[in-house]
Amino acid sequence: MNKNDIKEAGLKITQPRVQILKILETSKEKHFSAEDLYQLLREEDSKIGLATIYRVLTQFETAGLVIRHNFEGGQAVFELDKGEHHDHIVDMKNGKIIEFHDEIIEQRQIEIAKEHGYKLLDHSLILYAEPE
Amino acid sequence: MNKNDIKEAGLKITQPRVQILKILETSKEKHFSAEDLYQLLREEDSKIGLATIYRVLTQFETAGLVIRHNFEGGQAVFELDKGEHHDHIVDMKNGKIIEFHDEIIEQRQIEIAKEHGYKLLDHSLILYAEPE
DNA sequence: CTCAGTGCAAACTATTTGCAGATTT
DNA sequence: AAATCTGCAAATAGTTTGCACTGAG
Repeated sequence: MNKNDIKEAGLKITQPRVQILKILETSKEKHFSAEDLYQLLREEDSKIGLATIYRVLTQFETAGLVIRHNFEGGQAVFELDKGEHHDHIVDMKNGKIIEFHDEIIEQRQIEIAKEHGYKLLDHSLILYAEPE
Repeated sequence: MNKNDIKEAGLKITQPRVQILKILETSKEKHFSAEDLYQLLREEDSKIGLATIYRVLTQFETAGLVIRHNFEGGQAVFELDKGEHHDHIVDMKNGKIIEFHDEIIEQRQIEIAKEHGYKLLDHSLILYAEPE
């Protein structure tokens, strides 16, 4: 459960961290900007500062609990790292985000890096699309 | 030649625009941040302001002369749009940027979008890698 | 009790914008 | 001359940091 994740990250179990993690884990939405979280927490109750949210998210990212994405449009977007790697389709019409995973592309990326004399460390693939 | 490109974009042929376009066309490097261009222009001679560079790059982007990339690390990176689409490998060791194009991945992306009921508008694929 | 964590305000970075004067056509 | 463009400084947006206080262990 979530409190353990925080502890294993070497962080104290504080209210802001627990609350942020809970939202990330239990919301139907999966992708949040720092501002999104700030609003949600505000609606609930807590007066957690935006700075704290950024600090906590960065710590979570370092701990591997969370992944940071840089989609178009300024704000970074965070999601829980469930270990199952995936890429994203960004619905330009509704702003929705769809996750997908494709082995063909994954493999091809590794090969391409190798063909150029490189070892693939990470990648970012974002499809910008609109409903058909 | 470059001046024509500017005119066709519906823009006046001004010194800043010509100089910026020349750098983009003639440097061995192909990827520049606004700040990079600012420094290069500064070294040459001109006292073109950073704001102008941003304005010109945005206009060039709108005109389809230039492509803007959001790699990791804050600054947007611009490159001339030569019409030949490609993606990028970012060498995390030396900061070098390698271009590649892979039809397998290109096709797969279209299919994936379609499988999810979408029409692919654009995409961003960046491989972060280190020399083997 | 101690040290990590937090809120708030101030600082920063990348980029954009308003405006008066300079350029292009 | 008319309209567009530019430089500069000020404004924004997103994120980070310093510091005195709070709270977890």
